[in-house]
Amino acid sequence: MDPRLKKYLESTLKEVSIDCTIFGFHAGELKVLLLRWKGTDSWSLPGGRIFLEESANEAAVRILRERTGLQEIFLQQFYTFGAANRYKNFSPDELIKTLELTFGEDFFDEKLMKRNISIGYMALVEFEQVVATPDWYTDECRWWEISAVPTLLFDHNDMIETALKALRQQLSYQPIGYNLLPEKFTMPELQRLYETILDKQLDRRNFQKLMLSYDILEKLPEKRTGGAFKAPFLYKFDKEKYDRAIQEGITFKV
Amino acid sequence: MDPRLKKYLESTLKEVSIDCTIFGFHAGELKVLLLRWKGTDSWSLPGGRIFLEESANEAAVRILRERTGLQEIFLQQFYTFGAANRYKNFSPDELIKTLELTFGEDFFDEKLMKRNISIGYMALVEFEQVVATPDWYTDECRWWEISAVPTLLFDHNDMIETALKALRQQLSYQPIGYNLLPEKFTMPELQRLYETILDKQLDRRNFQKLMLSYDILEKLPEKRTGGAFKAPFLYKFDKEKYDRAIQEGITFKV
DNA sequence: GCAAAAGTGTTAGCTATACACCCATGT
DNA sequence: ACATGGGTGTATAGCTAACACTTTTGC
Repeated sequence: MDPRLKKYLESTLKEVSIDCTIFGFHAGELKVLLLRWKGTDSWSLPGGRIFLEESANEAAVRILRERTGLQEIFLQQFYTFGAANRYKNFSPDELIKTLELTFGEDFFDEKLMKRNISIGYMALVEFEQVVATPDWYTDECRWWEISAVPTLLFDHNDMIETALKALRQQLSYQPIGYNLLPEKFTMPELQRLYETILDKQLDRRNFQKLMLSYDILEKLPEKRTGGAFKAPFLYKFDKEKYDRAIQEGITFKV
Repeated sequence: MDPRLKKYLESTLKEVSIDCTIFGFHAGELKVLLLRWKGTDSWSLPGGRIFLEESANEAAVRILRERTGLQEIFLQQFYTFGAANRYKNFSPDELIKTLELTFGEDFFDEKLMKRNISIGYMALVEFEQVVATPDWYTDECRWWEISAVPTLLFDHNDMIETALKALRQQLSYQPIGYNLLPEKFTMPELQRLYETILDKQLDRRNFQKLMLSYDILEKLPEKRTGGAFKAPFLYKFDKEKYDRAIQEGITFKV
């Protein structure tokens, strides 16, 4: 076994780890960042272990930074997955084969097939700013459309499902968008974000009225040109008011 | 060390455990069930370890049953506490002294002072039905008024605080009361429950109108007598409709 | 009879929703 | 010119919130 891997395993918690559902928004689609395990066609959520002297939250920030290059973004725990058997999507044999391909034969029975509990974190990131970077145990790190996510290793499909539910719920008592949209965006873009997350159509006029009523947006004098239609105004979030709204928990009725 | 204790420690997860904030409601006060550690004056939340072949949720149900005698009640995960140092309320020396008093000198450094992550569960139970039962490591198990909870071991004061926040939030999109009140109760009793949890006064007429509008209550022909005032009607929850409301997530506007 | 607490209905203001026409832009 | 999508206001219904007097009961 690689001595660096050995050291990593020895300096981290063994029974509990972290998995991150990282949401991005691009071209009107909600996306999620996935990793392909070395030498396999199997995908999973980005995850990692917690160093002994590090809090779970710190570990989540670190993992997110390692995979996306970003920090200081929306990141929060949403559920801890503690089932005794979290390997439901594949038979034990299939899974062992995958893990052997990635880690070598001396690894899986020692460390990975044992009981493991995972703390699920959810992150919202600006798609364009992400530099998707694979792990030491993965070949590829890329965005998948939420509706096209393949069958993932472990219980990671459940995790995405649960994260999405938590995100939808969040939406109803906190503003969302600051970490998912570029600095400047149009009202229709913001609306499409909401429509995508909630998976339902909203009325343009009512949506705009509602968003403006929260007093967290600043209308810019510029417009976005380039389409064969009337140029929409650009907006940006007033970060101070936005943070206050998150703190105080505005009631978003979308 | 007690061989049964040794066996328990060997057949459970070491790095992650469970703590339960068990809420009860009695005499117009919200209460929480606490344990006093053997040979000490130190209190903590009821908690326990997860058996290797058991899910975290199953462990929580088991722990709750062991401490209260109840099962099939409202119980849910609300947060996982993953700070690197969760012993903030006492100095290491004080804590070691407490743990030595309870477990003997050969225990704490071996098992307990190591890094530990705790999954926080919250339960709502019918006060009158609880048979509060101490642990093998505790002398006493009893209810404390939420406002009179002493400084607890580890980060358990934070846990109660966080559980209470989660409970308040829950209140706004799900009915609450089935597991906290006796089978039959009056409208003012239900209102006091809500007022206690939310820590604010509500209007009697509006509260009644709202509760009745959810169509989860059944008005009984009986009244509660015994006070020097007009006898209030008794109600009970229509369990079927109540469960449906929980499932569908009614918007409670209190 | 008096104190304590419960029963009950109406109104005003606000919020959510439904809905349609005109305008700017690129092809 | 035309297709595409954006800008904008009003009317209605439903919900929330404020509010007071009468009734029952025990002492």
